[in-house]
Amino acid sequence: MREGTTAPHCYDGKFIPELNPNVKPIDPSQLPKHFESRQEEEKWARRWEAAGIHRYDPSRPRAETFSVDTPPPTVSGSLHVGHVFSYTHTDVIARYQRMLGRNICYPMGWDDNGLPTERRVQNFYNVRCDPHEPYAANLEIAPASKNDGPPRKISRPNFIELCLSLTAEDEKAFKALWTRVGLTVDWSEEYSTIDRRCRRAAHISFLDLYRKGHVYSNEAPTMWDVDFQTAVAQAEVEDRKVAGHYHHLRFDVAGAGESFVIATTRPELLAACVGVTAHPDDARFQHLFGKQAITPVFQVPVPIFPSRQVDPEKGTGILMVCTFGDATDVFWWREQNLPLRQVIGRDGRFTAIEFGSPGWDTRDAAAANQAYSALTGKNIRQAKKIAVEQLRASGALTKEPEPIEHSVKFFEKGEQPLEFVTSRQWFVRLLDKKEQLLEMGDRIEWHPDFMRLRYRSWTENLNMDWCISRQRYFGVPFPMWYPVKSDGSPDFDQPILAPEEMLPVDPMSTPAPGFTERERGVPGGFTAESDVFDTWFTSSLTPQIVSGWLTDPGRYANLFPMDVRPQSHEIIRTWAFYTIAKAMLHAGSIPWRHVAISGWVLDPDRKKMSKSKGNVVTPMHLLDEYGSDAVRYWSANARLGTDTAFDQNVLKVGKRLVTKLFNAGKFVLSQTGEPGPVTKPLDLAFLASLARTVENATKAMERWDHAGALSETEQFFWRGFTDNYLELVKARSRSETDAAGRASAIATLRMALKTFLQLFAPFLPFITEEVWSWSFAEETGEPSIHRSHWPSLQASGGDPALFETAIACFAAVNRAKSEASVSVGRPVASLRLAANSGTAARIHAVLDDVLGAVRGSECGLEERSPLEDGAIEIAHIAFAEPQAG
RNA sequence: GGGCCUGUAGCUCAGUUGGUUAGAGCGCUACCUUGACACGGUAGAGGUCACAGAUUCGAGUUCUGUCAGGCCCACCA
Repeated sequence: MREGTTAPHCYDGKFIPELNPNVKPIDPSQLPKHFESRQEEEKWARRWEAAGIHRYDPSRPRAETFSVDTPPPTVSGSLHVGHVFSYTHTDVIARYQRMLGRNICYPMGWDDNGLPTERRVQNFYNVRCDPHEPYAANLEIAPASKNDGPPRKISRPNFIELCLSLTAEDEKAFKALWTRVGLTVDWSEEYSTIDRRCRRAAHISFLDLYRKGHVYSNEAPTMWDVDFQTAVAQAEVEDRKVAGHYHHLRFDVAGAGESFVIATTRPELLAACVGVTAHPDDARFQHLFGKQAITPVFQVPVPIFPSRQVDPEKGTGILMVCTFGDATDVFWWREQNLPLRQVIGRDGRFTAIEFGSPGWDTRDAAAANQAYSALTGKNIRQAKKIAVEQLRASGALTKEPEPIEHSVKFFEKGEQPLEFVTSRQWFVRLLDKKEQLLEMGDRIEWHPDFMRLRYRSWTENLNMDWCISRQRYFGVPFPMWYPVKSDGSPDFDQPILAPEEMLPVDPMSTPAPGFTERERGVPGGFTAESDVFDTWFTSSLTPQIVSGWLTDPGRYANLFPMDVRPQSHEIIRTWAFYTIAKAMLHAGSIPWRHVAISGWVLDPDRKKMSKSKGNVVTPMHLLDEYGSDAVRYWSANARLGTDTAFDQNVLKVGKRLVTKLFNAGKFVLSQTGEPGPVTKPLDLAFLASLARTVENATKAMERWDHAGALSETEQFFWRGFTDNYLELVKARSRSETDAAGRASAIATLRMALKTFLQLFAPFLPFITEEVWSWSFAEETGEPSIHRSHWPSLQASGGDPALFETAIACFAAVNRAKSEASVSVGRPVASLRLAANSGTAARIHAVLDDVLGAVRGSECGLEERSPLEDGAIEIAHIAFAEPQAG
C-alpha cells in the first residue's frame, strides 16, 4: 500500500494540520473568470492519459488490487444518457478505490459481434449476407440511401469485413465519449469481443467445456426465429401479449360416429397435427382415450391420449398436438413418441410435403395434398387465412373465430413469434447444475441486495440447457470440423476439435488438422461447422478475457475472481447468469465478489429510454452544455438499483457545484499569509464537523452508497463551508492584527478545501483536479488528486456545537438584515444577543468571528434562561448608515 | 398466477437501528450589485408522508390488508 497523507493530529491542545508552511498563494487574476468545462476537460483527459493515471500495475499484489469487469457496450449506433449514467457509477467506485490506495484494473471492451451489429450493417449499407455468394476482393460499398432498392447480396467474408470496419468506426466515437465523461479506464486494456484475444478465449472455453463433458449437440426441436433464421436460447426469449383468435374445429372420432370440438389459435398447423389430448379426469372426453381422431380437411388419423398437462377450463378442454405449436407440443411429441410432421421451414414458410408418403398417413391423400398445395410456400399469416377458409368450406369450423389476447414467445430482438424447428444445435448442460448455480449466486454480494432474487428466480425457473449455436455470420465460429462420411454427410458424432495451438481458428477458411483444403466437403474429407457462438458465449468470459485466463497465470491470480461486475438489471438472466455459469464450469469459482446494479434512466413520463420508443436523450450536447462533472453529478445522485427520471435541473445543480468549487478554491488559495497551528475555537469546531462529514461519506462509500456519500459531502460543503465557515473567517483570514488567528484560519481553510476536493474527486474528477493543480499538487508532491489518498481526518478536539452556534448567530443577524431589507454588507452599529447561559458561553467563544462576518464592532450578550439550549434571539440590532461611494 | 421494487412539498429526491415541530435542491415569493462566486447571496411560503387497520407511551419508519405505478418470472392449446 502506498503511503497516504497522514492525518492531522493534536499536539498540546493545538491542532497541527499536515501542511507545508511555505505555500505560495495563487494570484486569482491569473485564473479565468469561470471554469471553462469543455476546454479543461480535454486538457485533463490528455494529461491523465499522458501521465498514465489510469494505468493498472501488474506487479502489485492481489490484496492491493481492485478489478472491474466492465460491461462492454454493444457497438451498434450510439450511446445514450443511460450509458453515461451507469458507467459513471462504476467510475465513481473505481476512483474511490484508487484513492484508498488500490491498484485499479478498469478495462473497456466493445461488444461488437452478434445480431445488433449484423442488423446495423444490413441497414447501414443495405446489404444481406448470402453464404453462397463468392468473395469479392476490395469490395466498395457506399452507405445506403433512401431509394436503394432491394438489399445487395454479398459473401460471408465480405459481410464480416463490413461488420469489422463499421464497428471500428463506432468504437472510436464511443471511446471519445468515455474519455470526455472522464472514465478512469485503462485504455491499454481495451478489447473487443470479436478480436483475436476474445475469439481465442471463447474457443478455449468451448474446448474446456467439451473436455469436461458440459457441452453436447443434438438434433431436436428448438426455438427458432424465422426472420433471423437462427436458433435462440431461453434467455433471449420474451413473452408478448398479442391478439389472436380461437378457432373451433370439429374432429371426427374414427369408427364411433361421433365428434368433438377443439379450440386452437393456430389452425394453420392442422396439417402438422399428430395427436389429440385432454385431461385424464375430464368426464367429457374419458371415453375417447385410446381411440383415433380424424383431422378435418387432411383426414389424418391421430391418437387421442390423456395428459395432466391439459387444463380442462381452457378452450374446449381438448386440444390438438402439432409439431410444433409450442413447448408443450414438444413435450407431448417426446412423451407419446408421436411422428414428426414439420410443415414450417427455417424461413417460416410452409415446406412442400406429400400426404400419403411414409409418415404422412391420411384417409384421402388426394384431398389432403390438394388442400396442402394451397399452403406450400406461404408464410404463417397467409397460411392461417387460407387454412381458415378451407376449414370453413369443409364445415369443420363450428363458429366464427373468436378474438382473444394471449401471450406468445418472441425472440427479444425479433418481430415474429418463435417457431419450434428441428435442427442440430450445441448446448451447454446447465439444467443438472441449478443447485450449484444458486449457491454461486448466494456467494456473491449484490448491490442492492434484492437483485439477487432476479438471479435466483431465473435460475430456479430454467427449463432448457443453454443453446450456444447460432446460424449467423458475424460471430465467433465454432473451432470445429466434422469428418465427411462416404455418403457425403457429416459425421456429427465424431467432431474434429481444433488443437489449442491453432486457436483462434476459422474452420470455414482453415482445413481441419491432418487435411488439406482440397478435402473440404468431399467424402472421406472434412466439413466445417458453419455456426457461430451465441454472443453471450463470448461475453460471459469477460472476467477470463481481462484476467489473462490460461495465458498469464500471474495476472489471473491477481485479478480473478474480479472485485465487481457493474451491470443493469435486465441482463441478470443473460450476462450475469452466463458469466456465473462459465466461472463455475471452468474454475469452480464465482467470477466476482460484488455485482453493482444500476437502474434505468427514465424519461420525464417515467418510461424507460429506448430507441424504439424514440425518447432517447443523447449525452454529447449535455456534456457540452453543462460539462462532464455536472453530468456525472446527476448520475452519481442516483443510488444503485434505483431508476431515475432524467431531470435537467439536477444538471444545473451540478454545474452550480462545479462553479462553487472553482470560486471557493480561488478564494481559499489566494489568501496571503502562512498557515499555522489551528488554535481558534471556531476553526477547531469546524474541523470537527468536517471530520464527521468525512467519516459519514466514507461509511456511505463502504456500503456502496455513492449517492449518500455525495450528498453528505455536498451538504456540508455548501452549508458548513461556503455559506458559513468561509464567511465567518473571511475577516480573520486577512487580519493585520491577529497573526495567530489569521494563520489558524488559513490553515483551516486550506485543509478544508483539500479535504472537500478529495471527497468530491471520484464524482467531479475535472474541477477537483483543476483546483488541486493550483497549489496542492506541489504542496503534497502528488501531481494528481486522483492518486492522492482519500481523506481520513482525526478529531481536532473541537466541539461541533460551537460551530452550530456561530452559524445560528450569523443566520440570526442575516435574518434581521433581510427583514429590514438591509444589504448583507451593511455594517451593524450595535447588537445585543440573548441566549441561555450555556449557549451564551459558546457565543462568547466565537463572537469575534461572528462580528467579523456581520460587520459589527461590538456585541452585548444577555442571558435568558427560558430559552432552549442553542436558541439565539436578537435583543437589539441597529445598522450603520450605508457608506457612500 | 408467483415474486420484487416504488408511492414523502408543484418537480427531482433524502429520511440509517421507531423518538421533539418531516428535510434538501429546483421552481415560486420578497429582499440584497456583497472584495471567491449575480453561473452569487439572505429570508419566506409550501406536506393529512397513497389509503385503511394493527402493534407501541410514541409510526414516514414495524406488521396486515387495499389502491396505484414499474419490473422480474410463470402461463402460451
